[in-house]
Amino acid sequence: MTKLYKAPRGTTDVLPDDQPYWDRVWEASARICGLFGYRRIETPVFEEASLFARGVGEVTDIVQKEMYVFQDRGGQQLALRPEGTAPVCRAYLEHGMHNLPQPVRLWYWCPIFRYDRPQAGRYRQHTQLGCEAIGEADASVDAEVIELLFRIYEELGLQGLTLHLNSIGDPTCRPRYLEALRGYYADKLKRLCNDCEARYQRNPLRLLDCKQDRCQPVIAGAPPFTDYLCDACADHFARLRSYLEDVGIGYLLNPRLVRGLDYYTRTVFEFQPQEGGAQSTVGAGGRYDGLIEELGGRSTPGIGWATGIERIVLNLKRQELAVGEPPRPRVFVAFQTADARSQSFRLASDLRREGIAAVVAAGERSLKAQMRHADALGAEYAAIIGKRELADGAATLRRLADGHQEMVPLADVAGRVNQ
RNA sequence: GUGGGCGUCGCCUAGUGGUCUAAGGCGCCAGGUUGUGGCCCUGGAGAUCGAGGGUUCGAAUCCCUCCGUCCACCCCA
Repeated sequence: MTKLYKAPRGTTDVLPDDQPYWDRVWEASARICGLFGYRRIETPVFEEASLFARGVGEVTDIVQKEMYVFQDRGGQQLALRPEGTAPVCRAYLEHGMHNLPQPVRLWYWCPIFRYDRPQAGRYRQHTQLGCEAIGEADASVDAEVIELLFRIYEELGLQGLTLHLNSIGDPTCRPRYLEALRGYYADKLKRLCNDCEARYQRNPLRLLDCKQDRCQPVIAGAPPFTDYLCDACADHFARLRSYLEDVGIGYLLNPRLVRGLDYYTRTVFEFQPQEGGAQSTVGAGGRYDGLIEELGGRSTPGIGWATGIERIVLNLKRQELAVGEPPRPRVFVAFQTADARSQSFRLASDLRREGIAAVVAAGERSLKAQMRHADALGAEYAAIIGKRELADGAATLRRLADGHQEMVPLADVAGRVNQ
């Protein structure tokens, strides 16, 4: 016996029983994105690898250890999309979208690939819904995209999400802050965990969200970025908060919120559920005013977010939120003898053409077995064709809920079902 | 990539060195007479106990390696 294949590590099958959850998230997303004037874009599953190295940042974990990189037969270095923003910005540039009214409002729903260690709610192939508003720096756009994501969660009925908000400045003020942060940490290095010693050199912002107990007291005393923002960034942040208050969206100022992608400037935010472990951030995003330029375009501001569909579905299930009923046939067509077979096959076909979901018995099974099957599928009616029906050009239509049944001419079955 | 928990039929679970050529429930399939479901009854298929190696007279049960999964990190949605 040969080995059974399994889905590769970190990948998952979305089975029919799960589809109602996915349908619901898709429906809410598409509708509300449309409501906010966002239009859907699809980009390829793979891109030139260097797009991500340039866009996301050469030294980020995503690029250094999580990208699926491969060479195609023509020798090109390609990468399976590890995040959604850089490709959308590439498309913005490639298709001259700066000629459209700004900002350009886009949303997407696509698979994302990261070679990570899998956990619940974390997959090597997962699906992200995201939006990008490109071409306008005003804080109202920051508030708009946050509200958009908030409304999607609200529509889905997700409870207990907290919006964490922070500003990590821009090239004017960030160096000043990093200097202050390094200064603060300089005499505390021996109290830190090993990771943080490395962070101090490489990526001091990351010192702020270390999870180690021993680092917490040091973090607690660290200067908050908001005290070091330049006037323009401080003003932007204040206006964003004011807009959020205008539309009734509560938030938690979290001076320790930093993001792992290099392109973020000013606004960063995350939606975190109350429970569900440390890997549970369900949606996150921020402003990336330098990204388009980094990718070779003119200086163009942008902001966006991404949210993990698998994590949303996980939370929907955790909250036992009801989703739509799974689809079931209205009519199950059963037959008694082999000579009634083609008649029942035709009846099922006719019913479907009338828009009635119909399934016909397959194989050689007793009528009893067929009826069991009809019940198991949750059909509303069983249409039975036996000798008598065959002779009369009719079918016995049985309502499964109460067992009421009568013989109906074949031509009238659809009408009777729809009554 | 690091550390830890777990891994028995499709699903849930019993069994922790011999009575296990592995038990039960759900689900699946078939019957309960002669054209019919749901309840009930009966029967059946389905697991070499994640894989490989070792210890032992003997292993699902102990050890090692690998794989998978879950948790905490790294990092991220």
